[in-house]
Amino acid sequence: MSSIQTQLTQKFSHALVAAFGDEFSNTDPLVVLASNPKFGDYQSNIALSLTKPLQKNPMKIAQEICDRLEISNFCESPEIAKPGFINLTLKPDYLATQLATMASDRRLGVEKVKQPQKVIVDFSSPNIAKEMHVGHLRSTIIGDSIARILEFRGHDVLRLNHVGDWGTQFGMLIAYLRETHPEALMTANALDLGNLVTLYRQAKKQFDEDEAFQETARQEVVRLQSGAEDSRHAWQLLCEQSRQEFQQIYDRLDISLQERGESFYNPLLPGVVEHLDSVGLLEENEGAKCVFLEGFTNKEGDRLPLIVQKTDGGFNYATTDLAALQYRTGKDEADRIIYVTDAGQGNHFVQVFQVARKAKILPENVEVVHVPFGVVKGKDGKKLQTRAGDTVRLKDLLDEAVSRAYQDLDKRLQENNRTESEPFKENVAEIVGISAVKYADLSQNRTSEYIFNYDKMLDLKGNTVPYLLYTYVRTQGIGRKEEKIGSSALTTVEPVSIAKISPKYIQQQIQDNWPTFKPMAIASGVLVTIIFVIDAIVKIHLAIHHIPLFSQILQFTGFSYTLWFAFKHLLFYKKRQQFKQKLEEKKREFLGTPDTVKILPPAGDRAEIILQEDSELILAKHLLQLTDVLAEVERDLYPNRLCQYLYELSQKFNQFFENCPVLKAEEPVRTSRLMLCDLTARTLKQGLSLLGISVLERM
RNA sequence: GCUUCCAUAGCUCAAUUGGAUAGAGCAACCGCCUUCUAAGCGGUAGGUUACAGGUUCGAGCCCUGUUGGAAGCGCCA
Repeated sequence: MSSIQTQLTQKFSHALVAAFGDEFSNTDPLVVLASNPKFGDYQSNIALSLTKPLQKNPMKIAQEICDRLEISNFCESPEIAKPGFINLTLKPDYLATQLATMASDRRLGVEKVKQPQKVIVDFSSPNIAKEMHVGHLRSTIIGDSIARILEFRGHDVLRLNHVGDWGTQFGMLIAYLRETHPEALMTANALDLGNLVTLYRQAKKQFDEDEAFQETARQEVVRLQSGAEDSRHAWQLLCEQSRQEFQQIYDRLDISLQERGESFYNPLLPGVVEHLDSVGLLEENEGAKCVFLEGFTNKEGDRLPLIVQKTDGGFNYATTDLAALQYRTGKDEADRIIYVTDAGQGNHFVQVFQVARKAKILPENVEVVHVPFGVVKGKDGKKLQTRAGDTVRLKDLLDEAVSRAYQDLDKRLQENNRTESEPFKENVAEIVGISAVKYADLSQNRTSEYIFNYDKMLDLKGNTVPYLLYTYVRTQGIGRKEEKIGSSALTTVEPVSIAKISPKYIQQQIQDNWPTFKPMAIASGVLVTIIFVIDAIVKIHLAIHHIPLFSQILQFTGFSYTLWFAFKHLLFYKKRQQFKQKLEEKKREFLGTPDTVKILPPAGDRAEIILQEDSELILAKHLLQLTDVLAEVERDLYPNRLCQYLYELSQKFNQFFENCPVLKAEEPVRTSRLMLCDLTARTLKQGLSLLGISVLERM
């Protein structure tokens, strides 16, 4: 199902070419949503921008385009406004058919991309031996959402956790533990992570103050990097312990990630430096090996270096990033690499990408993107921290959100004289709390700094998760009531009757479940082979034909067998039924049981969607924009656009809900409205799941 | 000193490759519950888009400068 905007753009392209020639075949017709509802639904601004190249009056250009525009199937006749805008209004009939198509598709009309890319999303990246804190919040949440959206669009996404598990701080920590807590280096989980963090601080303090200890720490790094057995073992213990701790947070946030820390690239570092040398980029400066950068200068105007190997032979994180790029473009065969880190690292990435391009580590056809985000600040506008001035632990932050959500819910239940079970309340609070933190983050333009405020994110009004969840609950409320009444047009509809499966449906299924169908493809191959074999046998048979009587005997045998088979298996009604049933079972086994989501039957059998009231039309038009919004987020990586879409969808649904009674309406409007509710619910659920947020049936 | 990012209503934020009258929510004020969860809906008010120029049919968005804020800048990551 191609989006309305795409279809209009194509029609405009054709009209442009028809009016002004082939050289305009690549000109974007600038079809966008209307800036104001009074102008219609969509508008094209192309006439204005062609004024100069065509040396014509924009009104005239617009007229010439409109004369050649073939959109009468889905639009009212276009209107040309003052300076040269072309305004379009969609026909309600067309909206209804589009909605029906969307409703019959379990992907809600969102097609998978035609050319899937291998995409790496590098996000979260906490440090071993430290706890996850607010600093990791945005990367983790934004990165996960971006990954989910790209996956949904059909890309092959590799989610990488570039954890800080290597470098001087480990020498320091291990050296310190050797002196103070040797048992922690021998046995697993001898210390909990909280203690580890304290010890890390103490180690750092000693490192800064005590020169002798600095030397010990450095030697420890050398031991570790050269692979000394005991150091390595200690390091592994520390990593494992942190890993368990991180996993608790990831589980709670429902985030999956593949760990590939800095240490992973360690063996590749010398090779990177050699490579830089071999392509002539490497220069030695004051004992350090550097690559000089373009566009970066110091006070005196000299070019700045990117240091890839320190005087003491150690490597920098820039080197690790270069090695990672090399591995990701080489071994992982990535087409697009996305780094979700704070905006402060912008310069670093520009530098690394520049060097990587020059050194051909990064081929032309691979896109690298830094997805920056602003810092999390407290209400006071300063960096978020505890009263004591420490960084806020992620765990505490989530606990606080959930606990506030719980209190809020409890208070509301009392006010409304509702009684709910404890597990119900806990579940609602957990989902609302965690989702609120996620949504508050995702709904802001990530480039700006972000003021963290529990009250705002848990507010029931405005662009917040409780508002969206409540809207979903409303859709489900209608559904529940409907089931009680028991005459639902929706619930009585067979969830995709197997008998009615269309070729298109099957094609879609195959696309969606390729791994499942792979054996099928292999089977087809085998079948083709068998046919060839049979062909050969037939040829042999023909040859046999020349032998007297032999062929007659064969024919007779075959004919008798066919008769017997038909008699036994096909002629009797009962047998036929059983056969059909078995076939049905096989089909079901093969295609899987239909989704639990109420899926409407394919075109032809479905109830009609009727759009009469303003709020129905507004809701319908908004529902149909899902594809465009997702395509936009896929391209620009701004999840707040999706949030905005879902928020507006909720607003429009709530307006519809106020203005249009659903269950009390007469048929066929009643069914039509039920279908709008169902579609809204599914769109909200899908949209939220792409933000890493799950819905609630009741709250 | 240099580089990058940011500056929109009292507050928190939107504004789709430059498009028509810059939109929401909060806070304030005024309405709407015998009716599918009022955790909702409607309305009023609130703006020289930090400032000054420029580019063009057209600028919150692009360019230059100024002011204010944040981050980074040779051997930490």
